Amino acid sequence: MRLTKEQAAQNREKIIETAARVFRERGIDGVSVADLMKEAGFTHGGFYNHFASKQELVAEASRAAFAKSMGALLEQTSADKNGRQFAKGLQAYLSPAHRDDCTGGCPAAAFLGEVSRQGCEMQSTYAQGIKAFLEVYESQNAIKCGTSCKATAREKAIDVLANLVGSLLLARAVVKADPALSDEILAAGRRQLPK
Amino acid sequence: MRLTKEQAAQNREKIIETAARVFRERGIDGVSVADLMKEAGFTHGGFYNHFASKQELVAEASRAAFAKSMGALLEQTSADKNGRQFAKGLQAYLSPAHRDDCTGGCPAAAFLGEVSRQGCEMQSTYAQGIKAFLEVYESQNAIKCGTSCKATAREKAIDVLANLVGSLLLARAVVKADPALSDEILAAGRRQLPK
DNA sequence: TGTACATCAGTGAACGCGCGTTCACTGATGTAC
DNA sequence: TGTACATCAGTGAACGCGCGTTCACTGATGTAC
Repeated sequence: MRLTKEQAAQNREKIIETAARVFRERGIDGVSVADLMKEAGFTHGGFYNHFASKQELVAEASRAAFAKSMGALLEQTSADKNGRQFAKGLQAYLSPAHRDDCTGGCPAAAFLGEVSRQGCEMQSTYAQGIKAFLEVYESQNAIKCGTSCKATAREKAIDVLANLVGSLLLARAVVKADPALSDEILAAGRRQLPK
Repeated sequence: MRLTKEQAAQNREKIIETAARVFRERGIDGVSVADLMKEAGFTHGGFYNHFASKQELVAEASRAAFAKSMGALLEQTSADKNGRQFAKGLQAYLSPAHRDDCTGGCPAAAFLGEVSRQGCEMQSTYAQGIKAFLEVYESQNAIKCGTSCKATAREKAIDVLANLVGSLLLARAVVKADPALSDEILAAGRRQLPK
């Protein structure tokens, strides 16, 4: 049953992509290696041909999730002269749709509660993901502010990030017990976003 | 070995208090029933004399954690005519000390990542805890704003809460991989708080 | 008040289960000659 | 180019372990008479 090198590499990517999706959806501890491999279309035994441990996959999967999100963000901002598209993206972040769909959602939000109990490789991936977002946001904001207010642009970026993940996770946390409160939290967060 | 009713009730409280502490510190899934009972000074077998399941204890423990936090908050605000003490409390929330000590820390922050995967009883305890905080904050803010701006006082309360939990959790998430970034996040969050 | 019995909190061994991980095996691919 | 053998991705049974939970047992407490 030996496969082409190419095929094997493709299968590895398939596992990582599946993990990036289901880890966000059901949590890292909420998905077993066997579950994951089944969802990717394999039996569980082959897992260790690709990864030394579950922890190694966690690191790869979070890297992939951040890379994909960052790619989408950069694509959006590059074709965006006046920051209009970027502002729309921020509004969409705090939409009921993003709240209800964790699968393809923001990895910074999805992993926020678990990251401190994961390995240090994933922790550093997470920190780098946060940093990358802040830098994109700063450069985007510089269009409006000019170069003079670099310190405050940075601070503004952090404020927006905290508002985004805080509002989204609070909204997700209470949505089953109190949907009205959940919507209210999202609306309040949206109104606080830069126009 | 049968104990006094009183003693048995005390032991039950001991288990709940211990759970409220260690669940916040190491996460709900990170603490087994055996670990917990040992930490409370018992053997694990007796657990089911007090609770029908771990999930039932989770509900009790989160209730206790929220009640204690709310009690401390109310005590602080009742003896606080000009809101000075309350503002100081907010600053302390985003201090490195609170970041580094999850044990007695804010339950809304500690359980934020896990609540959506817990039972519905705990989810409703969580939502009620959030609501209670918002109401205290609103009434506290009314001192400054007057009664005319009720809608905006509510919105302001939500904004502050999202900023608090968002900044605290982001700071906790990156503190091992990038302590400087962690401090920066806390400082930015603090500067955004009402004076 | 004293006696006899039921109750029940705590103990620690044991249960079934699912987890991460390992293993012997298969058979097509890659490689050396 | 053709042949012989080593490699290795995938399979599915199995391992050891820790989990939540159950159980028989103990013995002091609570209760009925």
